[in-house]
Amino acid sequence: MNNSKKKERQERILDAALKLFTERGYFNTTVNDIQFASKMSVGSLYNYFENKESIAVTLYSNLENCLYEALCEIEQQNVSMHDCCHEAVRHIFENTERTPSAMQYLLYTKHREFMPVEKTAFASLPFLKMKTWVEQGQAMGEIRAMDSNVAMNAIFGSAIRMVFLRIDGILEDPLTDYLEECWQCSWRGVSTDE
Amino acid sequence: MNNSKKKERQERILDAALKLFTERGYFNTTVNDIQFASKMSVGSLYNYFENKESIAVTLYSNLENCLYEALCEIEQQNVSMHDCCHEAVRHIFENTERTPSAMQYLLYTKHREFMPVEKTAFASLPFLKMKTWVEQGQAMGEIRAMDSNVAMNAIFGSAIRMVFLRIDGILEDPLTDYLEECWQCSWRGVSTDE
DNA sequence: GTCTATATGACGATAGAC
DNA sequence: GTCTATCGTCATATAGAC
Repeated sequence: MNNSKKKERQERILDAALKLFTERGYFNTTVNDIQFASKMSVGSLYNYFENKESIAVTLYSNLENCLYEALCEIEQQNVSMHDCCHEAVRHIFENTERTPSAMQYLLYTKHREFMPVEKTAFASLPFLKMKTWVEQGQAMGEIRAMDSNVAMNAIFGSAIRMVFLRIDGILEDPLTDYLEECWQCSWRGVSTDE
Repeated sequence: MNNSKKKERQERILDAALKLFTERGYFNTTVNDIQFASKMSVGSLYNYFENKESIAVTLYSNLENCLYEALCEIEQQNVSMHDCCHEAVRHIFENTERTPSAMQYLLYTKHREFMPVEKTAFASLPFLKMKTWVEQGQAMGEIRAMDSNVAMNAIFGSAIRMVFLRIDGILEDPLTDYLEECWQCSWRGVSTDE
């Protein structure tokens, strides 16, 4: 079959699933809902994906890769670990505004409950990348010496909680409005500068 | 019927449900599982609770009240907002070690998916109480002037992420080992002291 | 490859005996 | 109040026509 058409139909399923999973949750979304939202029959859907779980897994894997690549690019364009981390937070904030469902699914959702295979979010590639930054920053003396998990959370924890607040509809203004204020608190907490 | 026996059986159901909900998630737990784990029949279970959701709601409400009361006590025994917040984090860390399921259900779970009525966690009594502390701390000049949601997350965000890390099994040592290091980062970020 | 119609099984909840 | 047995519903997944 036409390969690009195949791709297009898969995308349509994934888009519909992402929307539904984030709006109502995985368990409150039926295969029929996805089928209906993607304007496709159940039969077709099962032609493209083995089952409902496999849709969720593909979705997660795609979004995870996407974030990982963004982090790699940030890494290439910045030298100090301060800048890398800062740009990572900016990227996450901007993308939460641009594609809220994607960020919600990636950061907010409890995947383990419906993807038994999947490792915890803290063992995902993007998180590991960010952790190496923190450890490098500590080795280079930019970031105070302390347990690297603590440092990691001190730098990114409050930012991620901001994403949660935004997703839950508590923050009315776009996340990017809070970026600098939020970042300065985080960095002040771990920086070796007085 | 003997009122204390009634209470005792309800507790047994709630305990079993909490254990299962946190281990497998709400949707992966069947009423039969709860019935079996609480060594009770389905009939009895439905005698004590209207339905499965009502078990989840009662559980959440109990734990929320419990945390709220602990915060009220902390508030009474400390004067500075620094000390209140610090003790709150200590309480959360200690209780995550003491009763991990309770803290997991309270802080980590996405309640909205199975309790449509429930407000978001950020609108719960404990969170609102902590927010008033932060705002008071800002009014009194202890905490830097900034958006109160940002300040809130700067103070508690990384601590809550630490709880997540611990629940996910990433941290091997008890949370209390990380308390001071974690707190110092948070407080340095928002404090008005140089 | 795509569709409709249907099989299969599980879950929440109830009925009714004791 | 407590139990066992069962009902009704609905979701996932498949079968089979086109």
